[in-house]
Amino acid sequence: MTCLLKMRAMRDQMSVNERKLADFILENTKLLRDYSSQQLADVVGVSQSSVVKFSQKLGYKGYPSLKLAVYETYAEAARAQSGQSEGEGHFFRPDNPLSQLGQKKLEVLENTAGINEAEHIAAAIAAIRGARCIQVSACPGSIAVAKYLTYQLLELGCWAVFVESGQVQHRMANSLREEDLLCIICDFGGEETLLDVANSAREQGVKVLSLTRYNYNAASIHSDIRLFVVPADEDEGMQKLLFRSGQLHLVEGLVSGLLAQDS
Amino acid sequence: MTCLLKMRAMRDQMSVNERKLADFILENTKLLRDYSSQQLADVVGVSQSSVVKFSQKLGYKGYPSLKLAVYETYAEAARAQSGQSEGEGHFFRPDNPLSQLGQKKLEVLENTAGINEAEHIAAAIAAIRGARCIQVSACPGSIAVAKYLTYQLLELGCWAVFVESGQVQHRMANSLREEDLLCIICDFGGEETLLDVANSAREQGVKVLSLTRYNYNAASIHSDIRLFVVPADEDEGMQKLLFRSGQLHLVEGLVSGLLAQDS
DNA sequence: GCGCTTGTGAATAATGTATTCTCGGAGACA
DNA sequence: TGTCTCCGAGAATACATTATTCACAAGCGC
Repeated sequence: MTCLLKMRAMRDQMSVNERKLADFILENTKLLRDYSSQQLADVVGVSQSSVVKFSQKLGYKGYPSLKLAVYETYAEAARAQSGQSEGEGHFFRPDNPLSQLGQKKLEVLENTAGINEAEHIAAAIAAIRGARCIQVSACPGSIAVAKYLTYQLLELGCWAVFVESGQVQHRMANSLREEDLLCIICDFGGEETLLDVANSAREQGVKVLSLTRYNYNAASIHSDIRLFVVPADEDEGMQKLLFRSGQLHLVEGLVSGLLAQDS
Repeated sequence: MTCLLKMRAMRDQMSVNERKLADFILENTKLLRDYSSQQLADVVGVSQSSVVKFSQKLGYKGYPSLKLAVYETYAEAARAQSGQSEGEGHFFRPDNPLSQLGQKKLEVLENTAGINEAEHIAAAIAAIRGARCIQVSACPGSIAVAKYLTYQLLELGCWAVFVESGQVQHRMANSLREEDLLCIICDFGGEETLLDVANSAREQGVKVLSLTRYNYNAASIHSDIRLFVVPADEDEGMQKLLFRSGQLHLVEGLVSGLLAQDS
């Protein structure tokens, strides 16, 4: 707070140029983010050195300090707005294993929601709806998720098939056509087969939708539409479990989108 | 969010120096404020250019951009924490369908966590671990969940089988023994077959674990261990979807319990 | 071993920031 | 009015930080 406040307080005792600067910053606080001292000087119509001197007069070491201070003001304001609301609000009952799990899942779901753009979800939904046949393939760790997705798609009237064997995967992928969709689901490792399948599918002009680990996942770069899950920071078993939760969240997101379209 | 998240997500795919940088930043986020690229480099023990390259690899124009992004993360996190001090705190970004879905799921998960006693969860886990063979049966709406559960159990080394057909379900159930477990999963209707199966299984002294709708569900009263999901208040399609989310949460709870036992 | 990619840091170019210095106008005073 | 002084302003410049280039070394497939 102090920072912008100070400016307003000292406004009367400032020289012309200083006031111009103060006013501009107060008016366009967030613009400051992308301005260097020179740019700010140009916009306001003063010299770069005046900007620096202004910063120093307000008690900062230089322009960057002022900039940061203005930023902190923002953060602080937001935090203040928050009030108390500490205590995590959700999942009281720490004795209950479902609550503990829920807490961890919550983080994963938030991250998953944060990392996937709405338009990509929409694209995935459109691709599913537009596909004649859908082949679902998964790495070993994601087979359960693949099965889940496949059955849900069937329930929605999509021609979806999940193939477990690598050989049959190839065979099937070869019979895919342009109107079809390949959906690959992958978490940690074991994706070599998937890559081959994805590549040969793409060569035939088949669309590929991937549901993989963020970010640079080998499987994802061979896809047209990429959805991601961010791994949680846990020991191996739990990490995989939570990762599947994230994948399921994506799947549910797709299903709910398809449902919405239907009605 | 995205910024620190990205780092965590990409951690595995980073080189040694990059990981050192990522870890340091994640650990000492706020220290970054006063560090120039050179200082950060010195502290972490890499060259200044590596810091810059690291920033660029994460998608920023340069080190200052990264710094600002980290700052913004802070502000956003603070704002997120605030919420409306209600359950609204999470999943800001109302434009994102995954966030909307997440918000609804959150409620279901909380309810699910609230309604199931820890001891019942523990009992279910013990029953699964103690069983020689596990038959999974489901009503039509919960087949996907049943498949998911079954595969997870297989991954954990349990002899689990999911049977879809009613006739085969009976046949299988008849060959269950006292040491075995029947797990029935059910949501809305279509549970007649399940009841028969559960009854005949119990007559043979087989334990029955149910995962049904709260509260007075026909299937649950024929069970030894009862786990519940509370339906959400939504239109039909969404309600079923969310119900499955709750079921999956129970499944995950069981799996994480089994995992914990193993290690 | 040979070429290739990849990650690293030293050197350096480019950009951004702080300081110095000079200029010109406003006021004080003879 | 002349001129002295003070003060704010900007040009020039010194300094710092950041970005890029380049060269080298380790790992890897052939």
